[in-house]
Amino acid sequence: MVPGRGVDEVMTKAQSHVNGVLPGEEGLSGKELRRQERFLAILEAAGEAFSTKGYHRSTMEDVALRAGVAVGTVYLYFPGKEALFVSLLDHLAQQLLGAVVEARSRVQGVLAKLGASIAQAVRVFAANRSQARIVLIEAVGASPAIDEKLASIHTLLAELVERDLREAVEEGLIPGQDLDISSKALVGTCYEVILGHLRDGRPASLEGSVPALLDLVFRAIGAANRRDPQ
Amino acid sequence: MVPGRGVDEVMTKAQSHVNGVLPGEEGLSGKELRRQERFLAILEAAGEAFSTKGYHRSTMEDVALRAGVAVGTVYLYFPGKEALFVSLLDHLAQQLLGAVVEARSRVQGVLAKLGASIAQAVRVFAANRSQARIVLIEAVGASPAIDEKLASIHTLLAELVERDLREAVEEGLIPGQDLDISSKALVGTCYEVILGHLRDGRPASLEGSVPALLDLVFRAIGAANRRDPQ
Amino acid sequence: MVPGRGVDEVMTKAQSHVNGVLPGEEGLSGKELRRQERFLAILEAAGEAFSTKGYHRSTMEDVALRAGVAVGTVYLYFPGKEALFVSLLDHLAQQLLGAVVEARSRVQGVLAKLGASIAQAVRVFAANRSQARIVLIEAVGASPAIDEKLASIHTLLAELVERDLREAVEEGLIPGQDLDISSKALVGTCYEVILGHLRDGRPASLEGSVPALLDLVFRAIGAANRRDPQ
Amino acid sequence: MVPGRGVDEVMTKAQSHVNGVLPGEEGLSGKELRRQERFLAILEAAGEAFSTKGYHRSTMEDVALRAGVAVGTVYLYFPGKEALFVSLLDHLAQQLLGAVVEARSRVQGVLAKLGASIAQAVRVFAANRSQARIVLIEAVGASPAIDEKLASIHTLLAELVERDLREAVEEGLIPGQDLDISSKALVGTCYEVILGHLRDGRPASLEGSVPALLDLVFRAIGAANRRDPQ
DNA sequence: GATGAATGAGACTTCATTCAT
DNA sequence: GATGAATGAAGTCTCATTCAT
Repeated sequence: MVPGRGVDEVMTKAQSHVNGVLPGEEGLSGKELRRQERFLAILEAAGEAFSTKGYHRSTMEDVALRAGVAVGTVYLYFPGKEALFVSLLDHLAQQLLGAVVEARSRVQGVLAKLGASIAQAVRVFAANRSQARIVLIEAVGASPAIDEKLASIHTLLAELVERDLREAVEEGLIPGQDLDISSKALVGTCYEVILGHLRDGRPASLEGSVPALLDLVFRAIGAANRRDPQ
Repeated sequence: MVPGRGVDEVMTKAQSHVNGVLPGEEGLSGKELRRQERFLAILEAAGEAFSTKGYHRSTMEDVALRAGVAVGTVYLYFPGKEALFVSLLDHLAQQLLGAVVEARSRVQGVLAKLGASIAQAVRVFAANRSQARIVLIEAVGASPAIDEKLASIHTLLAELVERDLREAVEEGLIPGQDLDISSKALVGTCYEVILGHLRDGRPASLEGSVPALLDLVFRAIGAANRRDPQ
Repeated sequence: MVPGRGVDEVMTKAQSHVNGVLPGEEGLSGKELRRQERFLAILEAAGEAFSTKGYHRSTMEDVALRAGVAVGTVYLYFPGKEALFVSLLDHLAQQLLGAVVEARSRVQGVLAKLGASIAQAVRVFAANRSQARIVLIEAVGASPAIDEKLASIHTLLAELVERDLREAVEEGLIPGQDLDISSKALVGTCYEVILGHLRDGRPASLEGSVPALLDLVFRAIGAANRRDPQ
Repeated sequence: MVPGRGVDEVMTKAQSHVNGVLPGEEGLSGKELRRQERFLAILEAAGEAFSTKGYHRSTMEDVALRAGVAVGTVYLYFPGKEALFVSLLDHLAQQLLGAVVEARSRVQGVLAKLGASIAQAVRVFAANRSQARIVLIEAVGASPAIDEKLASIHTLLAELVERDLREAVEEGLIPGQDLDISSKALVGTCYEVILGHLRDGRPASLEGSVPALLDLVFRAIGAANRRDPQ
């Protein structure tokens, strides 16, 4: 049995399916390269704007100015404001998943991988408050389409956690439990901890909370001892 | 020592201080009664509108129509759209706190009270999806002022949980732990579970999840056995 | 020949015709007296409001509050905001004319009466900046009906001046001239001098300007010497 | 000594400083030219609307329709309705000053220049009743910001007159006098004469009044004989 | 007569999106 | 492809006026 395979396959798949906005980076002609750059510049500009002023209070001109392009140009890359935000969410979800996959690959054992995932997710958001704001605050309730995207990200994360948990149960590492509840609890816990961090504005404090967070999480799912989960 | 006293005092205070929008219900003259009724009608209309179409997609006309009054009338009761939403949040927070206080009064022991609080909170939202949508989705990121109000509600809830936890630790019912993290975890867990329920649309399923949710929560905080927590 | 008679007859007529808003003050029953008082209270409140915030920026509620009555009550005394302003202008014109008539009665000779009129008009406005603001600034361009009223006041004043001038010409006190121009010049001169005073905000300076103003005016109409105009 | 220099320097300065809305007309690229045209079209449309319906009764849509553009376009050129009016006043003041400067350049001697200024100012307004309405009626009391602009125009005109008068006094052409009063009297006289013209609606009559007006003005300031003022 | 809550038409302004250059 | 001027629909809020109490 290859511990952790299940999740990682899904994540890799998830990562590449997202929506084709990032068509890989090899073999680009000059033109495609320029397009790629602009695409990312606009996406980042949108990230800045949305995280600073919020989705509804940001205008397409805000985004264009930050990206150093004209308003019309934004529409050459994205069909509209809503789609731009959806793409931005995709982009951020990608980055998050990428970092998590990488973190998982460095440890062995389902529970270690789960812990690494959680720790990494928290760290990513701790390191980038704008991203956190966008995903946790600005995207929520912004529009039906955006909500849907956000829900799909939440669902994806919960499913990944659930998969790890299922594997852990199968391996006898944790007791049987309502996996749906447990996975949501883990996601929601991370959500709220990061949110608290965003609100207080205490700078690096989140990093320090990671051990306590992991302790709590492992206790919650019934893992004997997180310090030696393997 | 009177278990649970600390929290309940705070909650009652919180409840009554909120912001004076509901000046009590006894001894109202005809006019004051009419005003009270209209106030609530508009608040409920706002609840309907905001939960259905979202804050930014609802117009003051939507609210007025649902309340059966003219647009100008809404402005006789609330200074503006944002203030209307803030009042609505206050109102909903009040209701939630009231239900929780009541539920707590029916059981003995800190952990039982904590469990009753969580169960009740989840049930309130399960019974009223609109309220849940407003508080958990539509209010998030709606505007700086609304965000602030929402944050104050989150903080209040987390503090209440933290107070129970502290008491439980002091009484030796649960081991020492990072109470900040634990309280946030509990709030976030409820948040995500309710959110999942909102998204799926499975009607009464949330009720059924309460036992599993409580099991998980008590495990997370290290309570020996939730069925007999004292 | 009775110098000055012509004008004074007209003024007295003008005063009583204005528009019947002040139905005399003798023989009022208690009810009529109360009505009279409220009428004046509202008129004065309107004067305060309009001179402070301007016609368009004053609301009927502003007026009602200052008058110490309810909004609806204002409508019991005046058919609407515009009519209220028109009545206010009438009222102020009345006061001005009354003061002028009184000043004229104290001197002999057309030119002396003309000089006394001008001096008195300037003094009235100097003493009451609000009145000046209303007549010279806030009423201008406020609405077609108000404009018309204002024009009628201007015309009345110009006609009165013209009548004095005509008499002076007939009496050989001043040379023949375009009386229409001369009378307008006199009115406009007063207008601008008072306006300058309103703008600068120099308190009592206007009083001091009266002699220079009269000198200029008498020079303008060709009177030999204002100090001994007869 | 170069008679009239003082005033003309000031006027030219005043003219060019006004507020940069008309950035000169030479060397415009196609785009700048188009912008300039639109700017003027909107300004003229505003002039039409404001002079016809008054400031408060004109809507931005009125202005846009008359200019043949969309409402939003107006906001590309002016930050708001009030600023639009202020710009319009600037524009009209510019035109007036330009015409006056030109008229002054055609005669020699302070008093001749003063007379030419007055005559030209009256003629400009006589030829363009809309402009006159805007400056003399609609702008008055329209809003604090507009009032301020209007006051600055009044002050500018009075100062220019005062400068001429001072020069005339220095040259011994007129006797010493209260120059502040005299200059205001001249401005006010013109004001009222033009206003009377606006109200009667007698078409070309104003032109005919100019000689009588000048006679009066020169008499007022004590100039020996206006037909040969030098 | 007096009140003031209710009305609803209407204004200003914003901003996502389009399209001629 | 890129630009950014132009568009115009839509939203919030104000306030003169009415009318039930």
